[in-house]
Amino acid sequence: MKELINYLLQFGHLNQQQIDLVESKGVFKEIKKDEYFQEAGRIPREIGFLTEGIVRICYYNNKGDEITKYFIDENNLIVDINSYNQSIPSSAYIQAITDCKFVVLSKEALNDLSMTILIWDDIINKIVNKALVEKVNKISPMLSEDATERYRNFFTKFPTLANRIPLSYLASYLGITQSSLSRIRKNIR
Amino acid sequence: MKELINYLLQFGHLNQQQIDLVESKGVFKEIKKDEYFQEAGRIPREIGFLTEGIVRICYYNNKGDEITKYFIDENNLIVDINSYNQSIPSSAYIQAITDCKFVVLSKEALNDLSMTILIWDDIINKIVNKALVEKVNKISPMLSEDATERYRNFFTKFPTLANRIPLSYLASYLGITQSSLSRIRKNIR
DNA sequence: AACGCTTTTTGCCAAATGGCAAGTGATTTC
DNA sequence: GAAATCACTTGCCATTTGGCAAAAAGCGTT
Repeated sequence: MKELINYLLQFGHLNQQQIDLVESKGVFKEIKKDEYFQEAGRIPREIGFLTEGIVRICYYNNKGDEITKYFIDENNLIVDINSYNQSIPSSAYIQAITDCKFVVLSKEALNDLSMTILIWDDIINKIVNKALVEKVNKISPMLSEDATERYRNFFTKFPTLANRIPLSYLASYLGITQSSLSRIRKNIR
Repeated sequence: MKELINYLLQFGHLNQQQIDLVESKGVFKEIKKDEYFQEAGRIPREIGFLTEGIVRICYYNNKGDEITKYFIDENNLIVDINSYNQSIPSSAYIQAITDCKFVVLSKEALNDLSMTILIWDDIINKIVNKALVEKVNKISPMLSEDATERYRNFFTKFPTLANRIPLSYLASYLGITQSSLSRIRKNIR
């Protein structure tokens, strides 16, 4: 729970009373490897703060291939923000890559916080904004890189992540086949 | 100027007095094809609302290749939001692909508006958020598509854009060489 | 119409990646 | 500890894309 509070405090000030309120709303949740924090087709009704583990966001394209869009690790908020805001079914799965622990805030809890804490919306906005900017900055350069560069850069920027992720997921994140990734890894050594 | 106001009103309500204030701050600006609205290395000091024309965001990667990151057309806000917020030099150029007309709001003007209009920051936040989400949704699927699909989808989704953009820019946006794009176009016909 | 300039297409070949199936190695399960 | 399962690698060949240079097409100017 402390992790969540520290995380929030990076984006705006909260007094002790407000912190207590947030903590009173947070609920612990655990899921096992391969289980889903959220499934495609469902309307997201909660936001999760990941305290332990790694998840991936994935979906199936029109050819039926499973595509890993993104990885998220410890101390980050997890939600399909599009679907959450608009209360529409999510188009993606959020799946645990390792056993995971969360602090969960329900939509009702978040509404309460939004009503009670003046700068709550502002904090959430800043968090979402920052996450989106990071996402763009990660993905955008990849388009102009070849597969070897993409793998190299991923490995350089997220060395700890790279070793905790099955290569099949990493391959689809990098936009290549698993065999290509395997060959690339061989050539780099 | 009306276009800007209509655009803003999509994201929150403004009364007539507030609208007048915004209009009083807006300055018209024109640049010719190939000129820059903003150059890499400079700290952005204004936000532009594009009323006529198309611009591209581009930069040079470490190999010296010119990369087109993004296209923006009429009725959209234009700014390197990272650099603007943090007042750090921008890493990208914003270049006119056609002759362009803008309404420009300076940083000072924006600060005034932020102080005077209570929901101004909220409106800007929503705009930035929406733009970022759109950007992610455009770019992210491209990673798992081959070049032909990327071109086809771009053409389907932005048919008017596609015909106003030099193919060399489009190629680097799609992450392929111009000759590849040319061959793809031939095969599609 | 002719010229110079820019943009786009082609041709040629090399390199990168995909598709499929089989092989290897590790891990789980009973 | 043998069998089954899963994760990763490899081999083979087809397809896609890149790199480079030349050719063709488009465009504005005179």
